[in-house]
Amino acid sequence: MALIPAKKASPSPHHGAIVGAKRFAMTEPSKLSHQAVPEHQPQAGGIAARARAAAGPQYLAGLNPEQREAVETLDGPVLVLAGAGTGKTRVLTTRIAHILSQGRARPHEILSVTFTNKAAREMKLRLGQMLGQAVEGMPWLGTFHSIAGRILRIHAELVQLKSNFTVLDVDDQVRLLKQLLQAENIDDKRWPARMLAGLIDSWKNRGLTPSQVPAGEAASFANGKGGKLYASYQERLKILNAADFGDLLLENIRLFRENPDVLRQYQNRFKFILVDEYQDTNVAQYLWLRLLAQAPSHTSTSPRLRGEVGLHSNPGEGLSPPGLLAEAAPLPASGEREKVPSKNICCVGDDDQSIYGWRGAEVDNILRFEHDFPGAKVIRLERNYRSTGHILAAASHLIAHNEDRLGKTLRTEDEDGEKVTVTGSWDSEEEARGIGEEIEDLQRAGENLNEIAILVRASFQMREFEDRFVTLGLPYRVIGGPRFYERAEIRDALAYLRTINSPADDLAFERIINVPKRGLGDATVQLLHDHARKRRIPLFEAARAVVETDELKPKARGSLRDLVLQFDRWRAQRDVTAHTELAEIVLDESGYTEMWQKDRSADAAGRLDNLKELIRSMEEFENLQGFLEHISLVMDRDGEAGEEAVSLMTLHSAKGLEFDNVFLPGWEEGLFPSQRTLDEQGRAGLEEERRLAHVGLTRARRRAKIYFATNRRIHGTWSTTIPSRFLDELPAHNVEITESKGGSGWGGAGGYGPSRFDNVEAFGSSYTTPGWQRAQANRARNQNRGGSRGGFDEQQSPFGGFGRNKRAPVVIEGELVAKSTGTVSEFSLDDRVFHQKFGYGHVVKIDGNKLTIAFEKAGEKKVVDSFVERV
DNA sequence: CAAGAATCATTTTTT
DNA sequence: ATGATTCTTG
Repeated sequence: MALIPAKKASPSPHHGAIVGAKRFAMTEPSKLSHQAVPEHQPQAGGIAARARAAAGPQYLAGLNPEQREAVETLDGPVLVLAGAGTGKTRVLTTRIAHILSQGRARPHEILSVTFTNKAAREMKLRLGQMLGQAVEGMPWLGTFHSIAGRILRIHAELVQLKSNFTVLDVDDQVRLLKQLLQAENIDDKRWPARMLAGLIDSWKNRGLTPSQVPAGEAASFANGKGGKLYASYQERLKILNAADFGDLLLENIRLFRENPDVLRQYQNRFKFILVDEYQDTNVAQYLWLRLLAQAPSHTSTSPRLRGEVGLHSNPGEGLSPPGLLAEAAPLPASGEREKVPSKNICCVGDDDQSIYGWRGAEVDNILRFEHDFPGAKVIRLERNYRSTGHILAAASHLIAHNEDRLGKTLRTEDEDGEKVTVTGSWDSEEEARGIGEEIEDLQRAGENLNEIAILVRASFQMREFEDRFVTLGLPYRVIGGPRFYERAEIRDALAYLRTINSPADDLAFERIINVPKRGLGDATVQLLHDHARKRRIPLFEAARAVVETDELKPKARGSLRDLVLQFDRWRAQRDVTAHTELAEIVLDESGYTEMWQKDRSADAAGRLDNLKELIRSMEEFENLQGFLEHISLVMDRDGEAGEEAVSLMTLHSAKGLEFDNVFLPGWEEGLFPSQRTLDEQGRAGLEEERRLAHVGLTRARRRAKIYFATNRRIHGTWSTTIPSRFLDELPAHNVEITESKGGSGWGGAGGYGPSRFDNVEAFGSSYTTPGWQRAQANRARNQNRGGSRGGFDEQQSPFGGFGRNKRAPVVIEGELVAKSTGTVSEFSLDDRVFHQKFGYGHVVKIDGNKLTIAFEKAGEKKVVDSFVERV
């Protein structure tokens, strides 16, 4: 795997000569000049622009020279390598503003793609602030999937869909595949549908249609049936008039390839393309971008173009990874794949923040940008405006251990600030306790809880913190986790609406046929399936037909008939009732709301709230159809902002966020770097983990605190762990070793017996514990084995000269964080209470505002009274 | 059809 | 160990 040297793109002499599209000759002269002369003159609308040129327009003020270059280099391909905290979003939005104000394109001629809705929303917001109102005129700013989906809806017939096709989520996908597996008589124990879904997804991520999947891979599932299953899955999707997430891009690519005139239409439309987080693009996204970024060509006839992209002529090869595409010369395809002149595409990303390799992102896309887009200009943003010196130095030094990177060195003009701390604790419980206390200290010192985050590698680590915070009465919020639209009640409600909207949506109908319970079980559904298949009609129509026969027991028959009639009625109401009202009627009349109202479980109330929220969110759409089209793509939970709280999330979901204080627990071998990633991905995996560490550190503005525990429970059993190798890769100068607060500092004041911490003193005073020694031994062994690359910085290790231990004085005075209300608790013994997390219970002990509650499900817990309510 | 028993896996997550 | 999911039994 060759590294792309970190050098500026060399000017390509023939570059300006390729003028495929006469129509676009207008923009060509600047293409010639943009490399030599950074401050090229604007062309269209140039007078006004030139008047401003001396000082530069207002919006350029305050940009540093690199940022300014990234904004002003409008022509030709540009790669902006934007390190963490270097003003990436600002560059993107300012660039759009610049394009518009220079008159180079109108809003609808700019394609601007992001990965997440959140990022898209933020860009819209910032653009709005910059430009005033006119954001509405940016119809092509959105996520890859929403934009690809939009294009696909316009041309749906060309890919055998109807324009109101449904977008299936993972759950639907799995259920559909399960049916296919059953039809093929494949044991879905041995070959789980989820696994196949993952496989198909990865093929789609790589841009592979069923016929293009390498034979070996296709055969790897279910004794060679994998490929066939993929093909029949695709067929089934067409019948259901549905597409999964992967299809939005893949079918879009197929659309473009099979219909050059359609492609050309979009190539002409998009004068400028901007891509955010380019390091996260997968092959399909890359191919899609690449098609759009090609200068529209009149000379290329349809067959030629088709050959070029190789859908029919050379399957497999046509969709090779970008790396292969880039090395045009060695390709056997007889020069067909010459580098194509590309338009004004600007990709912004950071190879050091590529952390989604495991779901198909190709770091190679960004590493090979200069190959893929010849004549590309690479601009590095290295000035960091976020973190203090020590934090930045630690992060930079750590990431410098990676080999596969384009190379950037972040620098800051900020002060050094506090050193990054590394704290060892005996076990994960002590770790949680220690962090809890430090957070309380910070809070006492006046820090805003919103500026504190705990970033973990894996979500199971969160529970311990949650437990701890609940006992402390420390408000926290978990970011990530199940998405709003993935919740059962939301999906059920959507299934009702989908069934109303498109009677052919078998998956939706099947989901709610017996929710709430109607006595229509598996047997009934099976019968309907048989009917539907025999007559080739949708499930719902089969239900209508079966009701007329006496194949069902009277009871089932009756309730199925009622259901069919209900749907008929709702459909009739659709045109005369507002869609929000219709939704309420449906949820009401179907008994769905009632089902949850009757439910006495802990989260029933929350579910009803979610349903209300769903209906509220429908108001933003014109009608039911519009709502359903977007809902599967756009429905993310808006952070229930509001009260001040500590954020708890995985490192992955922390990308793009920043906090004053960042806690990074669990830096242990096996957990972080994750053993599994190491096993599966080898060195590349290690590098991705290291990037994750880098992302974690660079989230911090002022304080970054790392932790590792010597003992951790993994899969239920306690095991001794060794500190992460990443700790050794931190520069000693910027790191301070501290002692865990949750452990020995107390001298037995806490409620935990001293016996467990007998060896804490030894542990605290030097790293001579068996675990540490074993760690060193293991490390030496690993290095000698030579398997993984060496290169631990023994000299640099902060632990190298570590001997004495600075015992930080721990002041435990002052108020408890969860302030007592001062009044006597409003609870009394034996009160029946409800707690969001633990459910129902009764009070067994009262201690100021701290209650001991015997929960029915969760057992006895200590809880602060503000977290429970009397029922 | 529903409740208890057995089984199972268990990183990361967007769309 | 745990919690979720699927299977079996009443």
